[in-house]
Amino acid sequence: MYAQIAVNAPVKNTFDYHIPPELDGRLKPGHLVQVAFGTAQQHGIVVGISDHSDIEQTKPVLARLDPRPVVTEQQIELAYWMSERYLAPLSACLWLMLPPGITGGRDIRVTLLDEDYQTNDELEQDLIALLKRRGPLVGKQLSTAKALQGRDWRKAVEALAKADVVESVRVLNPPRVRPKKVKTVALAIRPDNIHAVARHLGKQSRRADLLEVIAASPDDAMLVDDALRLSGVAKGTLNRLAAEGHITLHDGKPQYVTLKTPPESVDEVLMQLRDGYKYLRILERLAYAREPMPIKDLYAETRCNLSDLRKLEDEGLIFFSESEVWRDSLAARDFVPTIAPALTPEQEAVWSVIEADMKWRAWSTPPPTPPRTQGGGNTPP
DNA sequence: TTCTAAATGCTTGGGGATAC
DNA sequence: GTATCCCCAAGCATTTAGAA
Repeated sequence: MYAQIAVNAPVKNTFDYHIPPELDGRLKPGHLVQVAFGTAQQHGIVVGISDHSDIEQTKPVLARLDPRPVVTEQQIELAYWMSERYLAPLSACLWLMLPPGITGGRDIRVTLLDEDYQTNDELEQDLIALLKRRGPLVGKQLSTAKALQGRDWRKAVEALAKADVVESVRVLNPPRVRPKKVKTVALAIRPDNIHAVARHLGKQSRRADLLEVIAASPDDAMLVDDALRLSGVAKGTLNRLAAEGHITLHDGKPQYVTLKTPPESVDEVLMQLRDGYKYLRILERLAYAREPMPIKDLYAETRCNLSDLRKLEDEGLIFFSESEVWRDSLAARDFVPTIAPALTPEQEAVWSVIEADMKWRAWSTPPPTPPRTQGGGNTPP
């Protein structure tokens, strides 16, 4: 199978490339591909698939750069029309429809072949040492490398390539554009479990630990020693909890403690002591959202911050993810159709001539149809 | 297409407040 | 007195918009 490809170069024609086995059945019109073009590599857009080519020796398509077509068949058709109508190269018409960053530009990749090569040139020595240390590097990396300190490394590469010390290959950079993604956060537990975990939300509180132990006691009264042992807190914490009116201490030996807070209010008191309402609000908001929520929106609505969310993540209550967002710069705009202003008599006279001519051309000239590859294809230069 | 400035978000560290 | 938490500012990286 063969692909007709419009390469990203100022040339008029499309070129035939054969489709290698690994891409067989995976290429269709609109796909962005990488191909060999002349002595370098180039980006191209598949504009047609055919089972034959008039070219005797075709080069292979090197790679499919995006699984999704970057232009539709309608856009390809429009590009053909533009190319014919305005006598412009097809590739130029096609590339008008793509964002600038969809291709990453060209560069060279320099690979060290002979590690033991000796040279008196200081720049060449530095370049070899850099490649030995960091492995193959592209031109952009060489330009920013501190070891080369902004010196003209290209001459050194050229000289070393002639001596077969390094290999310099022209490569294409990956696309600079990529989908815009936002960080999102979602509930990791069932919404009806939120209130079961709510009492443990927030920071550490020994008073809360003690109150929880006393509230969990199957008996009305609990031995003070047992409460302190099970909660691991000191007597001072017990006294403070009593002074705040949450528990009652009974004199006597052994000493007993009973719950003063109504059982139905224990959760509320625990959350107060642990300062957990902030976290409860976050979980409730995420439960209401039902799906991953942009982290920025959650910040704004609950006044939380990243450390709050990380805490909930550590406890397995929420999880972070990413969502792709689509931008529509015209979404918030309201376009009201307007009526064209009336022409002056002079403008009217000129327009009537132009309009008549346009109608005559439309009637007498068949609309341009997408041309076949010139002469059935040609060989890439 | 490239450069620049502004906006935004994240991390880090310091200092103060609070709980124990 | 100590540990922990929270807030804030600074620094840095990234993104975005606009100008040339």
